[in-house]
Amino acid sequence: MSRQADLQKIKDGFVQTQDILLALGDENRQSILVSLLEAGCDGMRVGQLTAQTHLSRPAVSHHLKILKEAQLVSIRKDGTKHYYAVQPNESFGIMQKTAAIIERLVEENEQND
Amino acid sequence: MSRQADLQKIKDGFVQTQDILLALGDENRQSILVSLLEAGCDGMRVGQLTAQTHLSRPAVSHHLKILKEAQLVSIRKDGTKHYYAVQPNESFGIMQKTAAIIERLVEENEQND
DNA sequence: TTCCTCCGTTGAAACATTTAAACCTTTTGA
DNA sequence: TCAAAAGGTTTAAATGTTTCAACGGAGGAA
Repeated sequence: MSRQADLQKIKDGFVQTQDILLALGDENRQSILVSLLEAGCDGMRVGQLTAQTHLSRPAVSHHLKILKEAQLVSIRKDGTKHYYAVQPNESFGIMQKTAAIIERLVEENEQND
Repeated sequence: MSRQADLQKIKDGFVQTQDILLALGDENRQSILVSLLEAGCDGMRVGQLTAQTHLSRPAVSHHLKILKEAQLVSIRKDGTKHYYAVQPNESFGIMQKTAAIIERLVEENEQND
């Protein structure tokens, strides 16, 4: 792959992963995501997450909204109960590829010194 | 690898990559990084970056500081001239592995439904 | 219906980030 | 030595983010 094509892939990758980079750059949202991964496909409710983290209910709700907008979590509603779970998201794959290209490009830069 | 070990790896990965997730979650810093990758090992100066982005010089300087603190860029000084370049950073590798584990875990969750 | 539970939303306050103008430091070269 | 050039730093304003308290709405149970 040409250097120019690599750079374009990185640019595209950045655009496509910006939401999840932003969402995952926050410690509270990382904690919530780990809790949700532990819970598995059944998901967790806001009240449970409030108990596990040191956050208030509205704060948990706020962070879940951001994770939801980044399409990292999904909701399943059962009556008044809302179960949140981690959602498959192709951005994780793009993130891996983008990081790999950057890694390779930086190494190539170093060698061509 | 056990599920428990996977979760621990994700937690550790999050802690180790938080700085770069935060740094890369910003559009301006993404632009700067791409410009620096284009420039290669020679690096670029603040003035050149100011011309390429739509940012002011202090703003570029500010974002470079954040990228520097995340150990994504390095400086080489030649007189009063400061050349910034992208630096090899093992966090990219950790980011890839963490994303891969999350991907796999989410898929496993879906299947065990 | 009436009460209760579970959550989302709104509004305001606290806090953090981003930006630009003005200033300061260091180096270069006349 | 003096002026110019390069770029970092400080300050203050604007903006964005995060948080909590209070409210509201929807569903379930009696």
